[in-house]
Amino acid sequence: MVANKPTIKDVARQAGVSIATVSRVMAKKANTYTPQTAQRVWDAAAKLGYQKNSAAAELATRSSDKIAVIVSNPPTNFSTGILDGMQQTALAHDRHIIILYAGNHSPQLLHQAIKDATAGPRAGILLIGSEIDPQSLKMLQDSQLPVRLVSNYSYELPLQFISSDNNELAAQSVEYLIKKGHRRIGLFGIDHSHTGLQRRAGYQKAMYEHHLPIERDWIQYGDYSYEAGQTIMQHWADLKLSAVVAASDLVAMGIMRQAAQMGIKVPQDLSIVSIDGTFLCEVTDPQLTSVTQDFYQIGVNSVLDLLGNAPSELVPFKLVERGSVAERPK
Amino acid sequence: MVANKPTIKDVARQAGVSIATVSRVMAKKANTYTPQTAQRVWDAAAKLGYQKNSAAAELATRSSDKIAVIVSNPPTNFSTGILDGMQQTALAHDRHIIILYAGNHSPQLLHQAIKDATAGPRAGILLIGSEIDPQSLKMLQDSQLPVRLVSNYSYELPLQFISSDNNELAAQSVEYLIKKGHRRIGLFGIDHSHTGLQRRAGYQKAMYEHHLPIERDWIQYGDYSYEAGQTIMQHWADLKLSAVVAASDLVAMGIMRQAAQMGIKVPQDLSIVSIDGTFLCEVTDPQLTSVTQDFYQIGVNSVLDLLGNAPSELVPFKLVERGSVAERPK
DNA sequence: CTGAAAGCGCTTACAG
DNA sequence: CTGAAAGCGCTTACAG
Repeated sequence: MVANKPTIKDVARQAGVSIATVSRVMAKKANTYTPQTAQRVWDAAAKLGYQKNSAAAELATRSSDKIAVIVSNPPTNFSTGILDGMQQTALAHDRHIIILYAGNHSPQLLHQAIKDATAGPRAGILLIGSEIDPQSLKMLQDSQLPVRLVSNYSYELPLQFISSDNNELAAQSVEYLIKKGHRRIGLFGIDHSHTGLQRRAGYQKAMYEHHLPIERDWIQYGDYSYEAGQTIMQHWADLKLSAVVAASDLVAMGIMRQAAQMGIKVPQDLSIVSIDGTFLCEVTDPQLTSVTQDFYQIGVNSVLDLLGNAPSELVPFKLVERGSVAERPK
Repeated sequence: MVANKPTIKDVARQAGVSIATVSRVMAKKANTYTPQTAQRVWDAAAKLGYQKNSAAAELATRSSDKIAVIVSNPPTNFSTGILDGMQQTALAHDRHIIILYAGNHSPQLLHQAIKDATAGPRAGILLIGSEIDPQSLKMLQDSQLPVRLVSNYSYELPLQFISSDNNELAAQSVEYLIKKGHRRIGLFGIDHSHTGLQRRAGYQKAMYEHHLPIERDWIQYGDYSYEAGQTIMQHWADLKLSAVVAASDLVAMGIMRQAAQMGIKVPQDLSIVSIDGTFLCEVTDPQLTSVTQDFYQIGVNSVLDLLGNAPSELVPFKLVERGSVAERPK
C-alpha cells in the first residue's frame, strides 16, 4: 500500500507553516519569507518528495509555462534539429515543451493536435511544418494564444513564422549552378504546398534573371520523398538536364539511386544541389552539395520569438559545397 | 478586445441548465440526460466555441487521459515509427500522447523530462530508448504511475518493457551469416548500455553454438552512429573478417562508406547485416540486408500494454534479405 | 433526469 | 513576513 502523492497541505503541516507560505517559497516570490522558513519548507518538501501539481497551479493562475509544439511528420526528417533548439531555449527560459504529434499531413490529426494543445493553459503554440487549413486557423485564433509557424509559412496567412527563405533557398541553388556553367537546370520533388510554390518561384526568378528558358517538364512534382526522387529521375533522359535542384535531401538521394541504376554519373553527367543539408548529405557517395538550413537556430528563434512577441523572421542558410556538382565548360 | 475563453458556466447559462448537466453531457455519461437537453448543451457549446479546460478536469478527477512519452534522442532515428504506432493507438483508446524530449542521453535532461511528466496527472509514462539511472528509477517509482520502457530493457531493472529481443536480433544475424558460409564474423558499433551488452551476448551465443572462435577485436564498440561505423572500419584490414553485423543502420552505412573509400567491395569482400531495418537500408547501394524491427508494432503494443497492465513483451522482428550479403564457398 | 454543493490542489489579494 | 479565505473550472456523490 503506497501513500498518496503529498500535496501542499502535507508540506505545510510538516513544516509548521500555512499553505500560502509553502506556495510562496516554492514559487520563489522574492521578499515574502525569511531564509529560515524557506529552509524549513524545502526540507519538508524534500522529505515528503513533494512535487507541485501543475494542473492545480495552471488552474489557479490561468497560465502555463508549457509551450505546445505540434509536429506534422513529413517524409523528410529535419525536426530533430529544430526540437533540440526549442528544447534548449525553453529550458533556459524556465519553460517546458510538450510535443503533439500530428501524423502524416492529415487535417484531422492536425485538428486533434490543435485541440489537445489548446485544451489547457499554454504559453503558446509552435507548429512545425503544418499545412494550415481554414479550420486549423480558426482554432488557433480562437485560442487567443501566441502562435508561430515553424519552417514553413505563407504571407497569405495571418500567422507569424520562423523559417528559412524558401524562395532564396531555391534561387541561390540555381545561381550556384549557373555560376558553375549549367544552363539546363531542373527542379525536382516540390509539392503544391506553400513551401513548394515558394521554392518554385525562387527557381523561376533565378532562371529568368539569367535569361535562361525553363522548358516544359523541368519542374517535376513530388512529396519530398526518396521514392519521388527515384520516380522523377526515370524520365531524365527526355529532359536533357545537366543539373537539378532537389527539393529535399531525400529527393536528392532518390535521384542518385535511380541515376546509378541508369548508368548516369553524378556529378559528371548530372549535378545536384540538395535543399536541407541534413546528415544525409554526408552519407552518400559522392556527398551532396546543399543549401543547408540552420534547423537548430530555427528552433531557438521560434521560442524566443514566441515568448518575446517578435515579428516573423527568416533565418539565414548557407550553401555547402560537397561533391555532387561538376563545373561545366560554358 | 477579445472575449475570454468560455467556461462551463457560460455554456450552462446559454443552454439554460446547470453546470452539472453540462459536465455530464460533455462527458457523455450514459443515462443521465435526455436527448433534448444534450442537444441544447451541444448547441450552446458550439455557439460559444466552448472547450473543456483539461487542467480543471484533471484536478477534479485526479486522473488524466494523457500518456507522457519521454524520448531520449539517440543517433539512430527509429522513433518516428514508434511514435506513429503510439499515436494511432492512443487515439483509438481516447487517450492523448504528449512527448517530452530528453535530448542526447544526458541524465539531467532525463530527470527534467521525468519531472515534467510527473508534474501533473497522467495515464502513464512511456520511455523510448532511455538509459535508466538510479535517480530516474526512483522518480519513476515515486510517481506511482504505470511505466513501460520502450525499445530497450534490462532484466535487472524492476520496470516492464516492450522491445525487440536484442539478444536474438544479434544471434539471428550471425546465424544467417553462418548459413551463408561465413565464419569470421564481427560485431561493430555496439555500446556498453544494456542494449549493447544484450546484442553482444547474442552474437557470442550464436558463435559458440557453431563452435566458431571469436578473435580479439572482432567486437568493436561505438555509439550506433555513422561516424562510429566509419572509424571502426578503418581497422578492418587487420581483422580479416568476411562479414560483420552492424549495431544499427547508421553504423552499417558508415561501414559501407569507409569500405568504398578503401576499395573494399560490399558484398564481395565484406558482407553486412544491419540491425534496425529503417528506410536507410533501401537507400544504400547495395541495399542493406537487415534484421528489421517492427517499430510501429512496438509503439502500438506499448500503449496497449500500459493501459491493459500487461507484462513485458518482446515483439517479433524479421530478417529481410537485400543486397549486402554474399554467399561464401564453405 | 437534474441541480446545489463540496472538493480537487494550487495562487494571491487582503489584513495584520 | 505570514495566514485565512476566496477563487480558478471542472466532477460527482447526494437528494429530489
